[in-house]
Amino acid sequence: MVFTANDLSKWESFPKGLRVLLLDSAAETRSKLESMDYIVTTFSDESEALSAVVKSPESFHIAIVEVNTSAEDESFKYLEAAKGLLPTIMISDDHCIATTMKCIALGAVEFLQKPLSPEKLKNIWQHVVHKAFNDGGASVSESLKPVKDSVVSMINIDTNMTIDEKDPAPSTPQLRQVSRLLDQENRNCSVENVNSPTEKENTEDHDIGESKSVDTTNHEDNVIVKEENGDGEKEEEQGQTEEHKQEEGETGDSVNFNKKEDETNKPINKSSGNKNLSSNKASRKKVDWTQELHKKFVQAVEQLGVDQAIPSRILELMKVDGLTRHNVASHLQKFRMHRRNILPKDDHNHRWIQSRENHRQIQRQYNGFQQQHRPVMAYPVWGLPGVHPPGAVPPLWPPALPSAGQLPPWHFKPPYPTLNGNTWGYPVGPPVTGTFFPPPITGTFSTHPANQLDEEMIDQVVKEVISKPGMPLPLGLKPPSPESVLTELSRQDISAVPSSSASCQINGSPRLR
DNA sequence: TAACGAATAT
DNA sequence: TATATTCGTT
Repeated sequence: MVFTANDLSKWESFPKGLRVLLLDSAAETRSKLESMDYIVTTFSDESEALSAVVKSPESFHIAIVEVNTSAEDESFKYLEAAKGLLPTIMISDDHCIATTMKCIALGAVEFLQKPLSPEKLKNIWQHVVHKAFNDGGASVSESLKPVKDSVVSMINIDTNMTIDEKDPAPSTPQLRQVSRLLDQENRNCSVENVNSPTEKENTEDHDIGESKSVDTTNHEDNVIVKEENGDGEKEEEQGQTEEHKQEEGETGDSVNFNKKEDETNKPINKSSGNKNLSSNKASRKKVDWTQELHKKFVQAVEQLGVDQAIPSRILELMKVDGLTRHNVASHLQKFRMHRRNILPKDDHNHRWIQSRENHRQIQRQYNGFQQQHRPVMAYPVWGLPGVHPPGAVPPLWPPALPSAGQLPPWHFKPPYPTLNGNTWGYPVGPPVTGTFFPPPITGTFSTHPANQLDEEMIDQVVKEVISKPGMPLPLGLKPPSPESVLTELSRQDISAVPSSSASCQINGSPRLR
């Protein structure tokens, strides 16, 4: 079909002049449509209308068909046959929802109840626009091209958007909004991708290899990188920094480490894509030291021995994909600091700890424990009494059981509500759940400031421990409940133990296995 | 030079 | 506060 230049240019008065195929006996409908400046062609017979549509679909933009109450099936036949050619609006006096549904199900773009009002009719053009933009991409029928062009020009004015054939624009304001947002997002993405390599170059020197290895795909234990505020990003030199730093926005992201095996629920990947992975960008990767991850960390430290535990070795043992030595070093630093808070470096405490360890080993032999696979762990228990230097402030971390939400991710959640346990101090044995937990560290321990014990007492404790290796450490702990003792004993395949020594074992070596 | 670890920055 | 980054030291 040949169109004049005028045809192909903007349809200034759109939707006036919309060509409507009307299949309705009532003259009233026609006049209403014409009053809205639509060009109406009326048919009284379905087959007639259908043949007209089939013959030259370009002659119409939209069809309005009344449901033939005396012969519904005829209407539906027409609808089915013509829906692909023209957007078809069904109209009826029938207010039955079933009729409406049937019409829509059969392909009607809308169902309007009679009587038709200008309100109802004024928006029918939307279906035409929808078809123009959503049907067949570039192969829009000739009659719809002017519609499309017209709408495109209007959208361009409003939104300054570029619309091309490959990316059909939505026809409603709402969709345009969505489209605009998507468009912006895409633009951001591409900017990011463009910048990424450059920024990488700039920052590469420090963590070569390591930072590049961050990979959040599902490896063994992998990392989900959340990106920190770009502000943290170090630019090349102090000179030209501040400019685009803000651009990063506040995507307070961090890194999560997931076990690949079973953790089906991975709520973390909020980035809805691999943006974080692929474009490591100039953002700093923040490791989320979840309980799980920290546990691995402690196990590695445990395995190496606290003195031999260095970042690189810990990293090796942890086998967590994406974790860097720097991450580990940082965490180790914190770990040590917390230990130090509990374990002042004066001789008394060293001796005390050492003696605890000795005691534990001796006790293990004594009890015939065969757990050589489990390395020795000399980490102190949080808040252990007597380990603070006189006058020292007891450790403030972790905070004295604040609301759970404030706890660190790995915060140990003991089965005993009063137990303020924490994995920082504990050796992290594999079976954390459903087995044995240290006796509730309540009462004297948690309510009395640790620094009540002075050095003299510590010395005394040390001597006592050394001299009586078989005896429990005077930790000031309450004895465990009989249940927990029995549970633990049975877990260790110890069937019968003198009742006195049972509590000694547990008391003397909480969490030490 | 790479790794460590304390200090410092974010 | 937690974690990252820097920087002097080994």
